[in-house]
Amino acid sequence: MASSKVLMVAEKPSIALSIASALSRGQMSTRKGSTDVHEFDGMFRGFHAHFKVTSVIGHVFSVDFPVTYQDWKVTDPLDLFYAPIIKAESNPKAHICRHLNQEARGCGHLVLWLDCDREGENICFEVIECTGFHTRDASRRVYRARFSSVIGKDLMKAMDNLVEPNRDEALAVDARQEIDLKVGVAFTRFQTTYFQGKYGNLDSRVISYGPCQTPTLGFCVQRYLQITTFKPEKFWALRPYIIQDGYELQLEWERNKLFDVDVTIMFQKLVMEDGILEVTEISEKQESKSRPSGLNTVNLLKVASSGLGFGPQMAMQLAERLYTQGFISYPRTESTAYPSSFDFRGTLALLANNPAWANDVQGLLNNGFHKPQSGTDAGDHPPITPMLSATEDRLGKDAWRLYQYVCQHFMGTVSPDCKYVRTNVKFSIGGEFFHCTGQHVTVEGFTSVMPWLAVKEKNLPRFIKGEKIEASKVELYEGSTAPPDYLTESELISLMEKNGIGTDASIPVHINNICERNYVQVQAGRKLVPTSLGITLIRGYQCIDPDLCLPDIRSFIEQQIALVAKGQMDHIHVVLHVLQQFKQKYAYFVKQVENMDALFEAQFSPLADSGRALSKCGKCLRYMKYISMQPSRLYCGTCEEVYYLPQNGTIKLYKELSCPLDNFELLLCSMPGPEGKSFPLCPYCYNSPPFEGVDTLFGAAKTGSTGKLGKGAGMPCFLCPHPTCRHSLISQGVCACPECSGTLVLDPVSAPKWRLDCNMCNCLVFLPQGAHRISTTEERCPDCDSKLLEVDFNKKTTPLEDGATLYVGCIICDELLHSLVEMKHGKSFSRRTSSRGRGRGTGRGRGRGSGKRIDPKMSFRDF
DNA sequence: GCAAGGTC
Repeated sequence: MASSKVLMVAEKPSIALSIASALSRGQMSTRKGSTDVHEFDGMFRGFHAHFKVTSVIGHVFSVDFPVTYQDWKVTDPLDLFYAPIIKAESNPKAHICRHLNQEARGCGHLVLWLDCDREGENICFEVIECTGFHTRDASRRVYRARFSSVIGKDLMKAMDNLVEPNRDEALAVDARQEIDLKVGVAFTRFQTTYFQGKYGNLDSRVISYGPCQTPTLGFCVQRYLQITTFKPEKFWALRPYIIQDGYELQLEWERNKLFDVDVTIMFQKLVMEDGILEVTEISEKQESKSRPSGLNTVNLLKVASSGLGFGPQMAMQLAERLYTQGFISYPRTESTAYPSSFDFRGTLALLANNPAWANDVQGLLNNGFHKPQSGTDAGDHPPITPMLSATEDRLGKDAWRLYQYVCQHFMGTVSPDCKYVRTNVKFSIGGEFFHCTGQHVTVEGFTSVMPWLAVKEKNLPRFIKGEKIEASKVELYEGSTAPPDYLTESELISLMEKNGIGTDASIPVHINNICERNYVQVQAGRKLVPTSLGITLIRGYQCIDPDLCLPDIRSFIEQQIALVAKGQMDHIHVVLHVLQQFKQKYAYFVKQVENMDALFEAQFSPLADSGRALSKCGKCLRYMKYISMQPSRLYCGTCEEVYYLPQNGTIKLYKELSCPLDNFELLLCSMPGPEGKSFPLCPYCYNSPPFEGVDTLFGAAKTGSTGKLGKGAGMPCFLCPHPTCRHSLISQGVCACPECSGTLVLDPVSAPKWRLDCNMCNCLVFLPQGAHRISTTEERCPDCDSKLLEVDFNKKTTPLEDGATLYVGCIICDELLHSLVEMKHGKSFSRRTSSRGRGRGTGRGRGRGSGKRIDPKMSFRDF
């Protein structure tokens, strides 16, 4: 018999709370966890049961490639199309999977309260995976609740009508994830590597491609091209003027405009010869402007951009905050229709005490508010409405302006339509027809709370049919057709919505992406002006494969996965089929990329002409150029190699030291900010693929416990590729730091590769690599008074054998001061080879009487 | 360093 414990899981904490509150009628206890767990007792399918309601935070997992496919240098993007993919926790720190697993223990039933859309269905199966339930296990049943609002009544109804989760819909999402990942990453890696390896002033961290972001950019560039290719044409129009009731009035020509000046002049002659206008018709028409329907995300974003000047990203951040603080309802919704149970009176009442619109609200409450427009119900969340009364002081200026709009829009939806009378007066003169129109508002309706939508009053003088009026003048207007303006953000949002690019939650992300990657810039009036990079990219796709930047690419994917969702096609086959097509497109793109490159060549500077000489390449020993424009990197013109550097750091030469592993000159990278650390860096090591056995150290580097170590991804230490190496440790406190004279200590993690770490200024000093043992002596350097180091190059273990090579020198001055030490019968004899006191360069490094000699020019760096 | 989709 199944346990009578029931676990219920929602998509976000707020929904879990609503469900628990409604089903327990407030009689519940709440426990903290990765997400809150609400518990109560009640009836489940006719039995007494203990309920636990908790939630995930969106998707539990996201897809990625395995580690072996992560290295851009090693993996051919073409291989990504048929590479395996892995699902990993989206937010490992939140431990959602562990949380669900723990809560599911001892539960006999799992009820899935994920949002009722495809993504929600997919998350259902993520939850099933975490909880260890199985859809086919009769003893531990899995149920799906289908609900369209979190009102008690609807939730009860869903509880009484539990169904099974829909695997086809979930698989459709799996298909989309895999296709988006593979296509996006393959194209992005290829074009980033290709173009950044050739040009120095693209000024973007990455040259990305995506089936949503690229068509989004396409819209902006399309408008740009319309503007630049626009050929203005001259046109002419007749504009007669009359004076009526003391007002001068310009009349509009029925022919609007003509593109032939001679013909227009001919009409002008006819009109002027006549000189008298006759009123031929006066018509009045009742017009109506509809109140808005409920506010959904896309419309909020459009108004925020065009009316409030907030970009979509910012608007969503503000809305999110208003939502979590309880001022507005959930801000991500497609629906514009209110649920039938919506409490309009209650919502109006909470706005009534706000002086900003108290009169309007009172009017609505007293005179009866209108039923809103029907709108569309996408079955997700109700439209965005106010939930609490607020003041500007409480919210802050920006959040208040957005909140104010949500309130005004809500009031607008329950206000009357705006009514006005349009008057049209027609005139004839010399066989030509003209008119003028006037507008008079009879019912302000919703425009009183949304004044920016008000119909403009336009008064006309009184006319009588048949009346004859003299034309005061007949102007020959000369105009010129003008190109459209740049696309506004608001227009772009409409285009994206219309073409099914992105969702309410992801539209702001895509727009942000194309701005952040320097494909477009937002200019005054939130107009989107493509940069030369954005234009060149789109023109490039257009000349190789226009499909790549057209919105149809998204609809194609959507239409294919819809077949999976409907159970008409097998998910594996659809993925393979779609990837096959994209792989072909990819291969063709790679083959034809030179055509696109021709456009880049005309627009950007080659790497060889970019940047300034900074440090020497370890391969050809020539200077490489430092390109400070993002992504910052070094370029060796001789080897034609690019070496990426940490982004955001300032880079300079590091004491002309070279990396002992590869001979590349070391750089000092200083991270910004007061806490920003400086660390030396070898450009070659930094760009090398990870080595085997790095796991433990990789973990340490990632958690920051060895903060100064190399780049995060797979390279725990830029000088220490062999973390399993177990060289003996040097004693601490060896010598003065060359930067600040502080004490140098050995970083235990870097020990195997012989680095000293200054605990005062955070710099690192490199010691001879390849040594078996390094230790301090009691002797001090005659120049800088640091303790001298003894460096043992004997590869064998101690005790030292005969003929071992032991060097003693000063790391600070980078000189070998003693001769090698000769071992005889386990006893060492040291010989002095250098005396700095005798003058530089004389007799330095010259061993006496003990076999090998140290080259006079030799220093620690020679190791 | 890469996509798009959830949500915070």
